[in-house]
Amino acid sequence: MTARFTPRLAPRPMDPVMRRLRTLAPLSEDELALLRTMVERRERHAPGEELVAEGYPPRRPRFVVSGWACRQRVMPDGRRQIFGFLLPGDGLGLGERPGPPALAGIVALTAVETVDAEPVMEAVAAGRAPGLKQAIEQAARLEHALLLDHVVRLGRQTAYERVAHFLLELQHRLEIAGFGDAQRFPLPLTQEILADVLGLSIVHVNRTLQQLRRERLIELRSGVAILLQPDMLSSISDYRRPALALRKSAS
Amino acid sequence: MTARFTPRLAPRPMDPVMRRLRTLAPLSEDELALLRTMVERRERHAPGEELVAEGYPPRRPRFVVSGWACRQRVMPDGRRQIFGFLLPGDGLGLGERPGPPALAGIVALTAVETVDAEPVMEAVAAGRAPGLKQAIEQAARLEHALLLDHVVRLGRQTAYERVAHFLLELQHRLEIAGFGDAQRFPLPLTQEILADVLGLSIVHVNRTLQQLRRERLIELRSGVAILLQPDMLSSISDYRRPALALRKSAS
DNA sequence: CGGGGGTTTGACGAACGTCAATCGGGGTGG
DNA sequence: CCACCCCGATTGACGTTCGTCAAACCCCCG
Repeated sequence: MTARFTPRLAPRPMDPVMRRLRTLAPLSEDELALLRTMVERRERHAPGEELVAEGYPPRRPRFVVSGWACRQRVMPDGRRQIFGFLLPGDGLGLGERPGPPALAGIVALTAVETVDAEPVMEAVAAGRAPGLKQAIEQAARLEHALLLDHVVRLGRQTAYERVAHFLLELQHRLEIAGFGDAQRFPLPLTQEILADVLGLSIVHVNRTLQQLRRERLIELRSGVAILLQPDMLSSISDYRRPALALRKSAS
Repeated sequence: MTARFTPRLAPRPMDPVMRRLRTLAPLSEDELALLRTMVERRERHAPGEELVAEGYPPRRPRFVVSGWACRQRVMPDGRRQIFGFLLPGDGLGLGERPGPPALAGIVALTAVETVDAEPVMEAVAAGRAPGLKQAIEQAARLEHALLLDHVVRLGRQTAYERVAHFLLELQHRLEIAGFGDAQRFPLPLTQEILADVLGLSIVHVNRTLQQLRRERLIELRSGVAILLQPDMLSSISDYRRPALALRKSAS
């Protein structure tokens, strides 16, 4: 919305994708060039729009280039559980090729832009993009690691620990995608959404956030989170970066 | 321990594996024969033994042929979260081939017997076992579905609902593997283990089980669970069989 | 006859949810 | 430019679920 006369100053749309994939595996110049071309087939999604409906075969594979989405399931009585977030740079539907019915819905939480990832998947399938192949495998592995962390949070951590742990996870992922720094990052979520990720009520999320603020561990202002004492938060919540979990897999 | 003079009456060790894989994909006679040969390289694990240590590259791929194990993580202060169970017929380490560090430990809960699954993985890799390839893909998919169910249980269900939901899941999985029937199945778990799966305290698991018994929904006696009113349990816990989640994937 | 692991029970407290009211800020139509 | 409005954040009061501590119990085995 500010880039009308400054296209060069606007962050290039594929940057988050490239940044993220490069942390997962080394990419060749050709592979980076391929990623840059994908900026073409872009698609816009309004907040609340369902990118993938639970129980239906997913759309073609895509990358999120801006905005936030989530994987979720809604119970018949309206209770909702969010499994995790899709941030800029993340892929969706990259796993299974033709696509069996989705196990969870994917919903845009903010305005979201995605690009078609089909060219990448073709190049990978044709053996023309070994770096991308490895990066996508690593991404799948990382997603699984995040899901396991989530289970521990929900099953064995208090509200206080859950919030701290979750904020650290977001900070880490967003920094990789090129948003924010070691302490500060965008957080465009309502407390209702936080509640549905963390398995808490809205009111209790609110109170827990207040406690963290009162103790000068975090600050929250208009969509921006600041971790005032990241290491304190880590020790409170037993947070560890998933980086160590990565390793070369099959060549 | 009873089969000393009646080897033919003892259940054949590979039965659970074959039963389960056949519900995931049609298998050829050759594939079934291959599975039967694996009965050779069997391995025994005592209760408490760590089949895979968290953070270390996993052993070679295996199938569980008898006994129960679990995937788990232990926090530094001793809190434990169990991610799910490995029942007879289930595989472990079938996904990634050389094997990056395991994201969770795998521990035997009872005496466990496993067989080496390497021959199967070789046949699959060589393109000689399309049915097994598909079955193993489906197994991975099913494991993911179970993990998502688990997240919903922990994040959005009450203790009462969690226990009901979990018992139904076990009944279903065990019946597929050839144990128990539509109402009755072996349950060789202490309440401490149940607590660590369900994200509850031992005491509260106990009270919840009592409530279910008092209401004549279940019975528990010496390692056997009986679901007296399975459909009541389903409606209480919003349980749905994951069967529908399955579909043909890439050919 | 003891022991030991697992189960059950009671009493109590802390964590978390629910209900309902209020507050606050940004957007929008006049 | 301003008043209004609406969604989300905040707060208080209260109830429930669930955890903790500690003791008793039970059963199988040695």
